[in-house]
Amino acid sequence: MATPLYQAKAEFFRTLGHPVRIRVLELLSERDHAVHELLAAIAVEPSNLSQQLAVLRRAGLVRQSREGGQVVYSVSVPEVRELLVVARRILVGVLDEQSALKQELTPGSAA
Amino acid sequence: MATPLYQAKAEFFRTLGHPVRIRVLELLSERDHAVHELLAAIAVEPSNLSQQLAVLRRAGLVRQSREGGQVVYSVSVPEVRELLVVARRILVGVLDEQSALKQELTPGSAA
DNA sequence: TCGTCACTTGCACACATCTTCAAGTGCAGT
DNA sequence: ACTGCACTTGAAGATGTGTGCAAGTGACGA
Repeated sequence: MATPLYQAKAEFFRTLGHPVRIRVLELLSERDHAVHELLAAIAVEPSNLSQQLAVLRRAGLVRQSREGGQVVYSVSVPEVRELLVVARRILVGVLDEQSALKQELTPGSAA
Repeated sequence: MATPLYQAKAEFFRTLGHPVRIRVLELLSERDHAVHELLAAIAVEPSNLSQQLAVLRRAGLVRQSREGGQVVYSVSVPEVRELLVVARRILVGVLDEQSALKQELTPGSAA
């Protein structure tokens, strides 16, 4: 066990820390997608998408398979969907708190 | 809403993508800790810890409060604990798969 | 076999993050 | 007021990531 668990965890979260990679995981957790489909949905250069897919592959989160002329990706760990849901919940909570705080400061409240 | 949700999500995950920050959140999700307590548990320079705490604060995940001579931190979003649990589950799954794959390749299996 | 589509890889530059040092703030005791 | 502890901040150098271009691979149809 060369890497302690908390370091593996950090690495794992870093893997998720990129907009394109998040989008890909969101799309793949709905259904499998060929690269050109992802490409149509995400608005990023092919080479860039490919790089991000490689990152996800290395992390073991997605799986690649050739089907005729195209390459199809699928999530290899179904719980990812759950993680994204929890993350959204937290995020919404945090953003709410922040905007509430902002409202507390912004208006000309002298009371 | 200048930032689309998937970008905010990516940012959020990047915030978690550091060993020290993960450790801090793990410790704080058990109970509140003063900085010197974290310092005793984590093995990192004070200034470095402070930097990482600042990152967590900016992200709205932890809260700071002065108590006498010391500064106490607490998680401001309880769901973080849940997120860490799900993350561990995924991580263990992925690592299992990877080591299984390794065993499939490593031994002198000619069959 | 040739061209084309679907992807991937290597590389180089720009940009962000991490780490540490040095200096600064705030509180408590003397 | 002064000293010391607890912590934070700023800044700089090293390191890591992201991006786009150019080139490469593989499958398919003409």
